[in-house]
Amino acid sequence: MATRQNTLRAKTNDGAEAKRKAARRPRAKADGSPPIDRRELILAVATRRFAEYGFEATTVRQIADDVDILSGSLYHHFATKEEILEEIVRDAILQSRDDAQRIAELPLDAEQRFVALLMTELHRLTESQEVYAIAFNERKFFRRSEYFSYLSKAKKDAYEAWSAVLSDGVREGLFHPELDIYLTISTVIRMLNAGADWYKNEDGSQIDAIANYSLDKLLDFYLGYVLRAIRAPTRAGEAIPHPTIEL
Amino acid sequence: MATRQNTLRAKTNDGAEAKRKAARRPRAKADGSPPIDRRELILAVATRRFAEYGFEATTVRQIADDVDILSGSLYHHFATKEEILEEIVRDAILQSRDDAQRIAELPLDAEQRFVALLMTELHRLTESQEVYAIAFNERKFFRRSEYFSYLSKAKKDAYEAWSAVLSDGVREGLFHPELDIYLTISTVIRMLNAGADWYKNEDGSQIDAIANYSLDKLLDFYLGYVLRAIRAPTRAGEAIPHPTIEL
DNA sequence: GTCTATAAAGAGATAGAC
DNA sequence: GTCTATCTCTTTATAGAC
Repeated sequence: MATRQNTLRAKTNDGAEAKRKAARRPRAKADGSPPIDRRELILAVATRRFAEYGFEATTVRQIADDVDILSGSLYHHFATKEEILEEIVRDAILQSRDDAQRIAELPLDAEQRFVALLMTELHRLTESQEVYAIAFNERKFFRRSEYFSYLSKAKKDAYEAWSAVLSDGVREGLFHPELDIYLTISTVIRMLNAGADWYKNEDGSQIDAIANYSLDKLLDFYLGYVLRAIRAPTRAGEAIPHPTIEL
Repeated sequence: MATRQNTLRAKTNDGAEAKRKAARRPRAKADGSPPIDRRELILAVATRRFAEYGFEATTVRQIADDVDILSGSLYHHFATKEEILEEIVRDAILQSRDDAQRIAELPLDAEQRFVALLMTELHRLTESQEVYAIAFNERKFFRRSEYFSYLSKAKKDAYEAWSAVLSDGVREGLFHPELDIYLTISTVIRMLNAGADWYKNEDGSQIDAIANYSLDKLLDFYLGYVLRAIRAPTRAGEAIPHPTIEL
């Protein structure tokens, strides 16, 4: 495995984007058959496996079994197991970064932008929870691999956007003057990931008290939780907004 | 792999506790040589590996290399790779449960007990961060394995203790009357795990803003964060306690 | 696009000499 | 308690027939 990882590390990722575009576009089908091609199916089952068992613990055979082909046939669609992983998480991570950067630039006050960041992130997280869980759980793997470094970079850029919004809020007097921005963001991001994980996988744990939660209720919970924690003391009494998730 | 897992699943864990006691007690050494025996060394390097790369991604050969013996020799000390994992996380998980149950019974008001729970957990987490990170990251693995079910059970018991304290707080009027206990606990537990991970592994991420945080500051941060979120609205103005971690 | 067949390496684990 | 040697199975990945 070490050998193969080194090979990957040496690989460059330049020009990969163009190649991907061509490879991923589902061929226009003239007939009325479902648009899900083989490649998409493989990605779907791999996503489930990676989310549940982790990338390294999942074997290509398991993936192949799930789509009822032999493991060797997978390599007609993907060059390596790593490429499957990349295909799964790439768009989600880049999109999440784009969201954050776009929202950070909106002509709104810092708290409104922060609420928008939180809403959007939670929306994406629950919409594609498995994908984001993989992106989160394999973060150390990405960090070790040069091939995946652009994903770590994208995550960093998203962090910078969140950071700018929080800084603005402190400057504007909306947030606590001694707010620890770094701790706040890392805490919130991980809280949302964990929350979405729990939301989508309900009874994964042995804990019994499983009530019925709507996504809006989850949003309310986190919003109240976070805003009460970061607002300036003078604003302690202000109401917590209750937006509904609807992008 | 599936084969081996099935074998494990079939195994029972009864009477293992007594066996462990004998096996783990470091032999009394008459000479003045360091008390760290081979077995402890193996556990130490395995802990580092499991925390960094995950249990399944770590090979017994890597562990053996780290202690400069051959992989086969590991099996003089441990019957299986799983046994190494168990040895690493068992005491921490059981101790954490014992802590929680003991604190939940203390003759203090609910907020004081909650603060104690939080302090103690954070203390343990930072003291043995790698161990707790493994326990947390491999939770799905534990849940799938009958052999490890007693660990999932212990975690559930700890949850019940936290839950009792929060319920008391709601009943006593100290905490928000509509506090969602389940969400709060799972959020706080994961937040602490993530925080301790970050605290011990500082620049694991690409994010640059690494200041110097003391453990007490970290505790302050989380305590303020959580208490502001869960306290009854009428208590919004009350000061956040600033205990120092010193068990 | 999938199959058969297989290579090449690595995995966890064991037996017995020392 | 470690080594030598090895077993057995699994892993990722490839080559070429269909």
